[in-house]
Amino acid sequence: MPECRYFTTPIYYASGQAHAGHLYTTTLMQVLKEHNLSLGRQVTTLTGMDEHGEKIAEKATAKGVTPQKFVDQLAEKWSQTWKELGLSFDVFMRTSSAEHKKNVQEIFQYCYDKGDIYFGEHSGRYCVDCEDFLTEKEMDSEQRCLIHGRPTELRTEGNYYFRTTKYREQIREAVKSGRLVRNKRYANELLGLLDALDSELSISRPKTRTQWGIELPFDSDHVSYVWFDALPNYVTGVGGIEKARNEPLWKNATHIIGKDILKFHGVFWPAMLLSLDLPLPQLLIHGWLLQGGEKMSKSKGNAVTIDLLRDTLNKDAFVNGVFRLVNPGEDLEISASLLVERYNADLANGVGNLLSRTLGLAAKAFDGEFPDLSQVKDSGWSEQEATLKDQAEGCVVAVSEALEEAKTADALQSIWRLISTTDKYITENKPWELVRKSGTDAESKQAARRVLGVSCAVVRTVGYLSYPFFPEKMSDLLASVGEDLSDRGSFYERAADFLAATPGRRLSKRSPLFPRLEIVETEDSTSGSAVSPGSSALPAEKAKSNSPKAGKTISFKDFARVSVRVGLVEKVEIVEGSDKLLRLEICLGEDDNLQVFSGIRKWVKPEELAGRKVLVVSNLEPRKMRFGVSEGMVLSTESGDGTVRPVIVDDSLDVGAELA
RNA sequence: CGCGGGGUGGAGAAGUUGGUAUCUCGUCGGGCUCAUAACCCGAAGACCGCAGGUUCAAGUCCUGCCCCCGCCA
Repeated sequence: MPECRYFTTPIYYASGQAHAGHLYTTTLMQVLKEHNLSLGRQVTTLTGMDEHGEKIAEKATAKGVTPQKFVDQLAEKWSQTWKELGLSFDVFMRTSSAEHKKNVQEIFQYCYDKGDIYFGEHSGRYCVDCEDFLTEKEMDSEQRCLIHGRPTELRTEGNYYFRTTKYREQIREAVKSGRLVRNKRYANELLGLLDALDSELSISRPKTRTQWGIELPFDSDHVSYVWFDALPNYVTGVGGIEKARNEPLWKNATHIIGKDILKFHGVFWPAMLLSLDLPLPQLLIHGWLLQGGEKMSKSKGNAVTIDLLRDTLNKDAFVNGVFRLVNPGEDLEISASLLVERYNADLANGVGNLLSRTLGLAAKAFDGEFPDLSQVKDSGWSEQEATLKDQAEGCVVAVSEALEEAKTADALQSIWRLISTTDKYITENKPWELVRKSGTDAESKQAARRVLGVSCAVVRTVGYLSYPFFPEKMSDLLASVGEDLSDRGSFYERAADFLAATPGRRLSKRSPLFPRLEIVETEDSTSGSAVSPGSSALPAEKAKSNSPKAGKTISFKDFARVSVRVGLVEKVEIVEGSDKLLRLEICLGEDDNLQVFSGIRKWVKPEELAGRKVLVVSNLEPRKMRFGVSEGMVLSTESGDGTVRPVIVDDSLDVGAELA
């Protein structure tokens, strides 16, 4: 029975679009999966969707569909995205699935029976977006949520709580022993979080607040809180708690998470597992992708969506860049130019070019046959060749060891270093001269065979070693040097067998494996943000390059995506410290207010707007500005002389009415 | 305030138990011509955030200060 491994990503919250951070986590899982497959292990991977909670229900209502329908659509969209990116999983977990509901209910009951769940009352200021009560620190002077800018409401409710602190010491021990977290930096951080733990986790919501959750088995008036519902998905993935107890897969579980959710995976989840008498998994914690020093996230409006990444860059450039520049755990500041630069250096000029030059020469000299090294094995290796062979063999060990620890950067760097050495070897040994002379000179032919044979052998090794990162391209590469890829479990073994090339194997000449990329200048007219010289930032979502030019038509579909609604301007303020901006509060209906910053102060007096009805683009991506978040855009006209006037509509129109 | 991370040539990063500051990209000069304007060689460029201290010797240890990022969705 081969060894097995179980890798998971967090299940992603079903409220938005996938962005580069999600892609990073998910791709990391994929790389580790391929690495383990290369070792001959069995691997199960899980990702999925976190679909419950008040916020989801609210969004569904806003769209006029049932929550279930809403999340069904999102799940479909996300799976589609992963599919297009060539990522596949053994389990695509959805928290609204029947098997998961059953599992969560069993977990609730188990912990309840054990006495780890109790009932308590709480009252305070509540933010719907956070789905939580806020402390003073988390609100501004007007009791609005600092994160979402949304007014909070006073609530009192009875909830069930989970006794996290009961397991604090046990978790601390697991951290100290290195079992839970390998990375020392995060182990320390986790110890700090454990120390700071001062309250129990609320794990239920009364149905009066929301129905969209899993009903508690011991109280039908309450549903689960999202985290208590989400975390157990990892256990659902192996078939439930009883199955997990005996399932070797669970004992070999690794949760890949971003450092932002360390508290939930490092404190609450281990506590739940201890309550369930299940072994603790290992956490693999990665850092953030940053852009301009900020975490990429939807809420900050600087997310790089996967669509964009796919359009403007290229998956290989992303994978090579993010995994070779830093090992997971560190943060990485990325930009399009950085990723393109790395792609060109490592993939195009590195592997790709090495493959081309090697195949080109070998095809010419040996009629497309893999240069047979067995004929030259004994005929005297130069010291340089011996060194190169050692380096290649050492590289196999280095890569497999590095990936065992998820040190992607170490792995890739050692592969690319091997390529560099090989380029040097080729340059110094001038096989093109040997090939030219080999028609008349047997000795030259033999030398050419040796040089090209060794080069081909390196290419082959590199193909196997970098396969976990670039499976499609490396399948291609290995096929061009005549490898048969059927035995997936032996990739490292084969890579280690440097001279494995058998005589008569065919080489096939091919077009460039990794064509060079040119840096696409992003003409970002809408964004005033300064881009540091020489590094064009990754285009943010709003900078979608193919913005309709004058005279160019847009499809109806494009038009339909824009939601223009009638809004009542409830409040107009001059923004202190800015000479262009007005801050508007616009009502689009009951409980539906937008904060909009508009640069029209020069042409419009606040009193001209207050109380009037205007047209507002209501589904514009929120934009973080110096003075706050702007959530929409007031439609205005601009005349020839540059004067801007907002479009004020007839007072008889209903507030919130959609333009149709 | 507190906690955590960080400040190293133009950019991004390595620097283990203190002993000539390393790598990649970029720039400049040269070589080669098999290859994807590629590849190879060489050069320029760093007061290692600031100020003290320990030491024969500190980017690396100690103290103080400054600045940046994050604190959990």
